[in-house]
Amino acid sequence: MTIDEQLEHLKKGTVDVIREEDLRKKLERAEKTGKPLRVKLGLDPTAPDIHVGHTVVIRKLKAFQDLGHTVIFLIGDFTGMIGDPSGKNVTRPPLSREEINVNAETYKRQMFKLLDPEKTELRFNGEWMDKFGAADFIKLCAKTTVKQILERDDFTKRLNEEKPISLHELLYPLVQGYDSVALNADVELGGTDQKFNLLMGRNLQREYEQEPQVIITTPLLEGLDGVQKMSKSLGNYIGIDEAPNEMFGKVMSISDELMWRWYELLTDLTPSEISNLRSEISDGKNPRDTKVNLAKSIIADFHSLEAANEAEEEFVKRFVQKEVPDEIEEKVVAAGSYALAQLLADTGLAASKGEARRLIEQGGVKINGEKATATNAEVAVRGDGVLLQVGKQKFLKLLG
RNA sequence: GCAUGGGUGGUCGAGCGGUCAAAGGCAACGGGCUGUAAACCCGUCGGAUUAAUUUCCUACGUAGGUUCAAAUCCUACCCCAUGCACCA
Repeated sequence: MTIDEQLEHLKKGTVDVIREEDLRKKLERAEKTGKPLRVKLGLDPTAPDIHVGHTVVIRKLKAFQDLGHTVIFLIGDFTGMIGDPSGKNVTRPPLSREEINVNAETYKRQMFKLLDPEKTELRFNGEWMDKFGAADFIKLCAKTTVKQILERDDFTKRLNEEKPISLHELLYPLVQGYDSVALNADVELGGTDQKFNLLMGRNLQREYEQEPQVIITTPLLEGLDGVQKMSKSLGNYIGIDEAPNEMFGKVMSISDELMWRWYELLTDLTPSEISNLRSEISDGKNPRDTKVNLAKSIIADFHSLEAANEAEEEFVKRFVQKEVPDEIEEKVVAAGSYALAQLLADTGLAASKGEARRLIEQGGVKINGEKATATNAEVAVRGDGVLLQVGKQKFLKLLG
């Protein structure tokens, strides 16, 4: 690839590249000297489960890796004690060393579904921050001003709204920025919400007489609801450890509009390939099939192509042809007659008897495929078993 | 420490002596429509109990108290936020 092509490729799907000229220079130099760029991505160890939204930026990291650059995956074990003050949260319980280690392992495993472990440098900022003395810290603080830190949008906002800001929160950008100094980073990636922190790294590098890093931000992926960013706390996410069938179902449930966004950010299709897909649909193709391909592509990334195909088959059987799933959880109980509501509550299909009754009243319960009609129905469990179904997706087989 | 405001169900947020299991939003769940789309529509949404919205229990920071009756009033305590503590 020529430098121009590389730039184009790296820019795809990003929001900011600051500055593009610097990136070009760095790429040119790397090519000339054969010395790869050091590309950093930092992650907070407080939320160890990576979801599909995080992979947008990880894919970008991979793009650098594929071009032969050194990818540095930084786990902010030290910064984790602060917790990025991303908005509302006030206190975060500090993580213990063990928890951080466990989370780091989880991260590693998940990240390496996408990245090549051989070519990835895994670092912790505790490596240098733990040795940082109070004097060093004060020197670091001296590199910026209160005004500069308060420029950060969410600080300004909270200040205006008279919401509390703890002093240590103000230090977060500083420490993150210093990581770039410690690692001598050429490029740092992050979501758009990280822009301020990334820029701080640039400034600090200058202060410590390093060549400032280029920063690249990627959009925050909208979650399943299509409105809010994907996040664990909102529950609108797909975890990359999830089973293929679940991933498939979740992808299929997103809106058609959102599908395009996901195509853009979660696949390697070029913009023109995507617009071809769009025109196929205007010509009458069922968008569902296009969505199926998206689902398969995502599953193939995190599992395998076979898994993707199996998930599709299962999906077709279960929802298009409305068959009962192949594998159903089974439970053995004593043969006999049971009150349906009690049974649902006991087996966990309903949270309580009250809920079980409601479900029955609303027509959400089936016994051997027959809709249950009476809240006080009795179910006979014998050797050959009874199939209980609640809603569209919950099945349980009871064996006598 | 002082002053002021505040702590309500999964969450946000109303209520400020009875009609409060507590408005409304969101989330969740069931049904309908469909492409398991999304959007939309209908319904449910503390637990147990009943033929029944029948009755009972638990819940509005914690502990007591006043009252026939308290999320609502009083007292103490805990927690949170904001402001003040400057001219010495």
